[in-house]
Amino acid sequence: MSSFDDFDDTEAFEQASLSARAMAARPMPYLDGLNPAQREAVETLNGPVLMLAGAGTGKTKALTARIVHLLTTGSARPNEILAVTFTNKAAREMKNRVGGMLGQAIEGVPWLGTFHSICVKLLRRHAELAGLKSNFTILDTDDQLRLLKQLVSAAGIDDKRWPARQLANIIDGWKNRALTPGKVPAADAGAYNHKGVGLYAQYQERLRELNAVDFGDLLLHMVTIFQDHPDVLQQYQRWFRYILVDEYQDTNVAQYLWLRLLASGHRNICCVGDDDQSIYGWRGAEVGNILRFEKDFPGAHVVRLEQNYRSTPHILAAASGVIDANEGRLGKTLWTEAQEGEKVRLIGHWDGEEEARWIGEEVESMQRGTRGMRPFGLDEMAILVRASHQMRAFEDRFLTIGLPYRVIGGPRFYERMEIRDAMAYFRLVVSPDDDLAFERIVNTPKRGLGDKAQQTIQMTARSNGVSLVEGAAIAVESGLIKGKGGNQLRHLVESLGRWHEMMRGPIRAAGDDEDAVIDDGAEVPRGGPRVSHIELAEMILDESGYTEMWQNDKTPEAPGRLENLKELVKALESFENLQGFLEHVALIMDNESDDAEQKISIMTLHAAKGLEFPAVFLPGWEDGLFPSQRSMDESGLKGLEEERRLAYVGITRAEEVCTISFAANRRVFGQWQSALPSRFVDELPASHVDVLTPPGLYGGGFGAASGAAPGPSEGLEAKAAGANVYNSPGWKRLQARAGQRGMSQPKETRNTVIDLDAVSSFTMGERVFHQKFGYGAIVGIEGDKLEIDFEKAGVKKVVARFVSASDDIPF
DNA sequence: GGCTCGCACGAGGAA
DNA sequence: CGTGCGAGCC
Repeated sequence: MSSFDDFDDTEAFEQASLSARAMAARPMPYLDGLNPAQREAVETLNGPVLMLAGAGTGKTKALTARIVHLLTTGSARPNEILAVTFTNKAAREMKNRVGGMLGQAIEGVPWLGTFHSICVKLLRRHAELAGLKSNFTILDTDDQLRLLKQLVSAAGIDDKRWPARQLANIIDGWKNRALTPGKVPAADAGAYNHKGVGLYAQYQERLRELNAVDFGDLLLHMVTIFQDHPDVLQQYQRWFRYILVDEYQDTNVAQYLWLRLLASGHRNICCVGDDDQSIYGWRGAEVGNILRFEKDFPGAHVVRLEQNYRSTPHILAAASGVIDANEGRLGKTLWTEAQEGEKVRLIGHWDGEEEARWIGEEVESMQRGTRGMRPFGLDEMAILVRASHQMRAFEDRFLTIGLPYRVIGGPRFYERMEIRDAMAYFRLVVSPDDDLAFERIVNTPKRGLGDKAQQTIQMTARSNGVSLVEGAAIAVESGLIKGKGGNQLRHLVESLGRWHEMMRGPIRAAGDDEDAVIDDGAEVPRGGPRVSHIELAEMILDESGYTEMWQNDKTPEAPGRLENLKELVKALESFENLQGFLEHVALIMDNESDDAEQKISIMTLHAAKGLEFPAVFLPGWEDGLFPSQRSMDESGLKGLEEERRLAYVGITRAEEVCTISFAANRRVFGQWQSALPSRFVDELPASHVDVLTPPGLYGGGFGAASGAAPGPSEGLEAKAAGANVYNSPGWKRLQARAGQRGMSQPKETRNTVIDLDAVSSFTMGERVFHQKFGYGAIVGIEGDKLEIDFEKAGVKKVVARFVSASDDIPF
């Protein structure tokens, strides 16, 4: 019996039918839509292949066609194919497309998933070789950090001078390079005040005790196992006869070694990537891996995909112009048959707030069709920023004008406090010896169990050699923890036990094999009301007092958190039990909201990789912000080149319209600071750029009347600085061009549409609630805009439809 | 033990 | 300007 068959639950492969062999003689319609280069990449099945795929050149299409081709020609059975991606989204898309292209069901499932998800599967099969049990837990960054903090303080290190966060980064770095504590090179011995390596060893030991791994371990353990157990490696070399890797330029050393070990026998490995889109150096990715491919795999077949199906010639030319400044590229020349279209648009602003205001207005204009362009829907537009803190300006502005937006990849759903708390409860119910989960929730909600009580629990558990839950039980029984806290702790321990029993209780599906141990759960009521895992989850959240805690919380976030908890419970529906859910969540961290309303997307450039939009805004192109000063300080030219690739990624996300902007002044840490336009602005080829000169910036009074520009004195100061801003050669050049063509068209004036319902439903002084700003009182009404004095956020103007009457009576 | 206040420090990106 | 943490008070 092969356990490969249960590897994935994708619907596309669910109905088993024809064998691969039976399809061998079938037609291959999927080849018809391919251009010659793609076709070459698809049909070269044996030996190493490097597919250099520029942005928008149809690499996913080629990759999926290759999988289909392997199956159709009978070269491989599904489970002999290993296809690795970086994100779950990419994996999902590939699965769907393979399913669609195949047009018929196949027997078995390819190993298609992220590095991490595949490694989890492998590691669970061989856990004992890493000193683990196969039901190990996967810690996320938060757990990891808490564990490290404990070790750091136990070692008597001043975590002010040596933050645990820093140690976490160092350890991650070692793991990315596939270095176990014993293999850390002497050159790194000084790391973290000469204690880094020792703490790393302790950390690994502690993880083993907890039967846990962190993200880095998933690969590190597998590489170590492959290296130390040739028999295991050979087994997988035989199984995975064809290997495909997406985004190869993003692989780190550990991933590279893992792939090379697996491929070293048959060498049937096809790596797809684009050195120009390598933007993850900071988390250990080595561009060198892709640059070195032909050396690593002599005789490799290199295919370049250069025909772009996404962007207009102007956009491609602008992107090429920027990326040309990088050294040591493999080199590709993108071309397209698309129509000329708009030039890349460039605009400077006085400050960051004006930039947000302009983009807001431009988005609204573009919805209606402006400057001779077709109308764009909100779903067709995106704002891509360098750093997530840039998002706030847009969120604030869009909330004010009532422009619907969605933030992609913000704080992820499963990283939110309330979700992590709830998950900790679930984890504890599933595995009562999950000490980290226990620590997280012993005193959440407040149970009067502070440091002292928690220390007592730790001591008791340690001296009895048991888990924290059991330690807590002993501590209560032996009277070490008394009073209110003691009672509450007893109640918690009892509840955990009760939930645990309910979970193991009879949840039977039709025809399941019942070798479960009913007998040792004596008080489980047989034949009593059956409790589904969903009901159980609700029960846990209710009886623990966790839901109540947020119901009593009056902060503006509380309602949202309760919403999230509801969503969490809803998410359980697609799983059979809590265990399955927890396993899934540890690795799937994406936050897809599938609401139907049209919204403009806001995300970081990193999050935008692999996506495309008809219209893209790229704000904040200022030296220091983009390219990021920190990146340049830390990694010098290498860092700058990575930033430049990021710029390239940004521009190439655009299909039809790309708008780049920068601001002369920006608030940073609450202080106004002036900045020069990004050097990347100078690198944009002038003939493909259209400079939109805002009338307000150079002598006009536009915009002076509105909103919160810097005060007069700050303004003057900034203006003086601003004079330099436009002295850079590139800017002068661009401005001269703008002059020749005449100033751009004056901004159109618009009347705000007044929503009568909204106007009538609020009165002065009324207490209201706003999703983002919380509670406040109305101090002004103006059309559909309300001026509200928020308790936490101060006075803001907000669109009425984002405000609801508060039923909460103050005092 | 919990809460509030004030201070110091900090914003790069993520499975 | 925001958060996170420690001190000091209830």
